[in-house]
Parts: sequence; structure tokens; C-alpha cells
Amino acid sequence: MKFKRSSCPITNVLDTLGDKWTLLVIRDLVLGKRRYQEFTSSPEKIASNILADRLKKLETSGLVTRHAYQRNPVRYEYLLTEKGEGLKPILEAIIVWGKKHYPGSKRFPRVKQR
Amino acid sequence: MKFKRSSCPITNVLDTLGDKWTLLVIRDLVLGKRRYQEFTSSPEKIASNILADRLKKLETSGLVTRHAYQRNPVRYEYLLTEKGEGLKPILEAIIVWGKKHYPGSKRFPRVKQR
DNA sequence: CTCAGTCACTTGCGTTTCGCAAGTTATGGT
DNA sequence: ACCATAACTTGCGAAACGCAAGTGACTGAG
Repeated sequence: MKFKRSSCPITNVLDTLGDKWTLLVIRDLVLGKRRYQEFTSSPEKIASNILADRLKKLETSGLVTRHAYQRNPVRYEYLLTEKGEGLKPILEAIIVWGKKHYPGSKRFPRVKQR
Repeated sequence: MKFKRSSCPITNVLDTLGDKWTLLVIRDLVLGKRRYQEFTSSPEKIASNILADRLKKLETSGLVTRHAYQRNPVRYEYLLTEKGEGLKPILEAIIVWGKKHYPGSKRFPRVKQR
């Protein structure tokens, strides 16, 4: 196995998740969001090109799968893989620390499914 | 409390820790590193200006304190505050996921103290 | 006493990434 | 025919990154 920067597991995780948006897309997926404008309508207002880029990268790193939910025209929705679901403990740890140190912050509720 | 992007705790954590270097500096501090060239000698080879920037930001967000360990000239070393120590569970969760999905990656050992 | 060496930064500057806004393509509804 | 919607894509100015070199205040060797 060849590493980008070092053999440190933290470093390698940061090389795929270390920016201001990727983990928020993961959060939305965990909350049950699946489609493009569900992501763009989150309060952080991710730009559509950034979203497209992150979804593509998440797919190539095997955290997310894309599948068509209709044809003519083809429309895709995104789902977490098992590998992606495995990130939940990290998100939980972040929420615990975040709620403690950013008073007033509050975990977002799951979205109701179609 | 006014938030930068939203009231989501994850979002707020990412606004301070969401990049490729900040959490690595925290990792080094947890491992016992304290001085400038201890950080710059880590295998990821952080650039000195990036390090200076991150240490400054970590200090303003209260995760790190700086204190002079000598005069003439003044030299500083950096230590985690209690708030910063509180990030350990997040690092642990990242290490668990990272070791599982980046085979061959391995947690770094604590540095021996002077 | 001079000079190379160390430490903790700082500065310059070219490259990369970000992110706002607008455009594109295909289709359904009225 | 016309408007709206969904999922992207493109343009481009601004901000962030990161390599390399420089700076100031000493310390220790010769």
C-alpha cells in the first residue's frame, strides 16, 4: 500500500475527508438525504459545482453509490455504502464535542423519506 | 450565539478543524510534540508558514496555549488546553476507521519527552 | 572575536482550489 | 407553446496553499 503523505491513519482519512464540505455531505446522507437539491437546500448552502465534485470523489473512494431512480431523463440518487456508514462513530464523536463547545448548536433531525 | 454557516455542531467543528493540516497538528500535540521543528519534522512535512498559521488559529480558538520556555531570544512551546484534549475521542474514532480502510496504516507512537 | 549553526518564525510568489452566478439538457405539466 | 424542475456544467475572480528563501536573536566552536 502506497500512501499519499504518510502511513498515519489520521493523515489518510484527512486526505479524503479533510475539507469543509465532504463530511457535511456525509452528514446529509446519514440524515436520509439522497438527491441533488436535497443537498443544495441544506442550510450551509453548498455550491452545486462543489457538491458535484464531492459526490464524484466520494463515489471513487467507495463511500457512496449512485443509482438511477428514473429514465428519460436519467436521474440519480446517492446512498452511503457500508464503508460510508462506518463513518457514523466519527460523526458522533464530532457532535459530542461540537455540542459542548458551540453552545446553541443542535444535531439536525433525520429527513422524512418519500 | 451566532454561527458562521449553520447551527449544526458538525459544521461548526469543520469551520475550525476542517482542512488537511489542523488535525495533524493536534495529533502531534497529543503525541507529545511541543516545539516548532518537532512539528515540521513529522513525515507529512508541513510547510512552516502553514504551521505558523494553524498554531495561531488554534490559539485563538482556545485549543492550544503558547508559553515561553526561554528568554533571549524568546522561544515558545505549544500545549493542548483541556478543550483541545477533548478532541481525543474524535481522533480515536478516525484512527479506528482509518486503520480498517487504509491497510498498512499504523498509529504513530508517543514521542519521548525531553 | 568572528563565524557557522540553530530556532522560530515571516515573506514572496506562482499554483491550485473555492465558490458565486449563470448556463445547459432533458422532460413534465398546463 | 411556455414555464418549471432536476441534475449538473462552465466561467472566472478571490482566497488558500505550499515551496523556497529570508530574518533576528542568540549559542557554541575555533
